[in-house]
Amino acid sequence: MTTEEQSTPENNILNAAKEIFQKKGMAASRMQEIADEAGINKAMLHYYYRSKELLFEAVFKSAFSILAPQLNEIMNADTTIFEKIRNFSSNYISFVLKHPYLPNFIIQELNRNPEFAKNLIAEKNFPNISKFKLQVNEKVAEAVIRPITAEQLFINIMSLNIFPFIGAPLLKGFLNFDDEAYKKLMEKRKTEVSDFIINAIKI
Amino acid sequence: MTTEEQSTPENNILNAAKEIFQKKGMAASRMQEIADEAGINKAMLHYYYRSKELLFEAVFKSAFSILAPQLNEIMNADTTIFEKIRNFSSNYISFVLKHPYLPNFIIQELNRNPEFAKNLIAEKNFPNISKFKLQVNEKVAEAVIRPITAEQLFINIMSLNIFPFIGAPLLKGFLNFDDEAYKKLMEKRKTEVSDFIINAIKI
DNA sequence: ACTTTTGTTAACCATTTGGTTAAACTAAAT
DNA sequence: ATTTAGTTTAACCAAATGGTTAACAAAAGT
Repeated sequence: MTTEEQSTPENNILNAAKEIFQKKGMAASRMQEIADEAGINKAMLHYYYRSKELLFEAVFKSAFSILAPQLNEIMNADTTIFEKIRNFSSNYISFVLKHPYLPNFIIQELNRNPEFAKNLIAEKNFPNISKFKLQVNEKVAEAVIRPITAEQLFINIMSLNIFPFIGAPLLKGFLNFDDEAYKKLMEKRKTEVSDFIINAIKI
Repeated sequence: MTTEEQSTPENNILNAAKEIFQKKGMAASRMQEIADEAGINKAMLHYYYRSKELLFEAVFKSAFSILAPQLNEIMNADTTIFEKIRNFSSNYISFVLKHPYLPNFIIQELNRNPEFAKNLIAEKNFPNISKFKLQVNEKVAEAVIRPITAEQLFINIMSLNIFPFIGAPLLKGFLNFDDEAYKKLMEKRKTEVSDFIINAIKI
């Protein structure tokens, strides 16, 4: 039983707002455009979500709540670091190929409004990397992997997985790749990224 | 003799516009705010740069033209791949610590308007990685480094260097780091990133 | 049946925003 | 001294935009 999405007006609006906000960002999005996308009157937006700000917050939280549990689950699973790296890379890339605007949206809006981050941390289900930290330290101590702090390794994993999507237009330019070629490259990364990371740390 | 920046009205405006545009992005920036920042009347903006769009383009090109030659120079220098990786990582991180809003700005606006990328590629001084490609293929053939395409390696280098800045608010949240602690982490990365990459590819 | 609550719409409103204009000011050229 | 070209300003304008309102329709209580 997957979490079915009901077709309530709230959901229709939220989906339309996601579409627009994630593509254009808060500032460039127009309430009218969201209303059109949802196939309703502009006043309805204000009826269900009082203001642009509130509608935006709903979209942002919804977006984040898709991403966060996934991260959390992988990082706290009962698996080795190597498996975590493999699972994360493979899952994340698949996930983003389905939600292409999401990472950029989150990063962009978090940069625009850093206090957002603080609110999110307080939330339940906020990704927690303490288990991962313990594992890394342990394996470093056992000399299974090269000395590295868990934080640096975590940043590296995130960078290698997320940036290729966020920086796609830039990278496509540098590499002189069209959409098709770039997508193929991303597919390959599902395994290549984890190989790269594991090679970097394994002794 | 460093390229001195003269205090012409055009330059004052451009600097003010950089400040605002890079911090807030095109859509969220207001002409009035830029005028205030430049200490002039709003009409002056339109006198020197006819429209918001044109002023924005000037800012964007200016921003890109700071970043591009640096990339280009490193990638086409007469150095080994390992030196290129070391130079790029060290230089880039130093550079961004000085221009903190720049990478996010470029990425954000390139995502908003992918045609921009096409315009840029046509420009002289657009980073060219053909030399780097040859080097990578050669070293793979010589079995000095593990098999990897130059494109994937390039993406990895870019990701590991750029993402930690763009994703800073997110990563700070995950790691529960304050600005101070995060900056220290970035400093360490100047060398750690290249070690990581080189470990990943060196046989 | 009727009253109340909830949902929906079109018209409207105030403010913001990018952009214009015409007049005033400045300083060099004639 | 007067013209002329460039520079600067205040006032103005039209369009866009987030948000409201009042009237209406449909359910839901009673």
